[in-house]
Amino acid sequence: MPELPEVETIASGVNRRVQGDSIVSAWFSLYREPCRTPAAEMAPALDGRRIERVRRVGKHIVFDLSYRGAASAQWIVHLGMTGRLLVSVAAVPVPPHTHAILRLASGRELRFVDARRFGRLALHTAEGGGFAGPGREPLTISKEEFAALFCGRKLSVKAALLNQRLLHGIGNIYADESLFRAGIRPTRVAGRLARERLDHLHTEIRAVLTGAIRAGGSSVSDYVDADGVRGFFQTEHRVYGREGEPCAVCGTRIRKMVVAGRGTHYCPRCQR
DNA sequence: AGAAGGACCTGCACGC
DNA sequence: TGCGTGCAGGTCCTTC
Repeated sequence: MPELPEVETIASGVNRRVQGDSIVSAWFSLYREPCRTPAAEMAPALDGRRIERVRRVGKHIVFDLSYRGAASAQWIVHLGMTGRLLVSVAAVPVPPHTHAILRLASGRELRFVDARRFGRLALHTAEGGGFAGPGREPLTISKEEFAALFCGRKLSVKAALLNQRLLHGIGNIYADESLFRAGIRPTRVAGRLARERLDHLHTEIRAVLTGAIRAGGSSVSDYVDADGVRGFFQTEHRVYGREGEPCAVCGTRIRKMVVAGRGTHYCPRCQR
């Protein structure tokens, strides 16, 4: 599942391949189209545009485009659960579940493939500034602003971490891993956590995310290659997906429960 | 308004 | 072997 570290790695991989290239034409599947912006409106806004840069904002991949030297609209890609961006030469067969194809001046194609159809494509126009995402960036937010996000909230801290309008980029895996490292039970009410515990969580979120970006950088780099699809790197999860296994810190069996509608893994001894 | 829960969608791991 | 069932979860929508 692409969360912040995976999206970061994919965005930089795509950027390395298509930066400076130009879009010749765009095609979108009309069958239950994944476009938030109607395809009929999106295609003309992409045609002839130069790709200045591809980068990550939250879990979104942002294509900064220009037209005749001037900045134009941004193309926004959300991978959902199973979305993939492939850069292929046109001769490579188009895989199943391909919902969008951008033909590039270099002769290659940028393909959006998504079996589960949770991914979304959209156009962001320059009005009101560039695309900033729904929430705050976990990697750059200050301790003070982080703590302020949780103030007065009555939902669980796990649900708060998953709420993209507060922090964007954290998903189920890194929420569980961050809470484990911070020693916080996922069911704790967000607004009732002491300031020092929030500071600890702030620190561990950054550590987990930056560590995953470092670990994933090399092995995910082939992800966008037409024939090199490997999936995401295997993160060294301490709790996620380890139900029943002994905690690496205290040996207690890792438990799993449902919090905020999601499978939630935790150590009943380390996390209070 | 904030919080909670279901719907969406498909592939895959199971169990019989 | 083959088929049915349940589970996975990011986000959107509805309900409370």
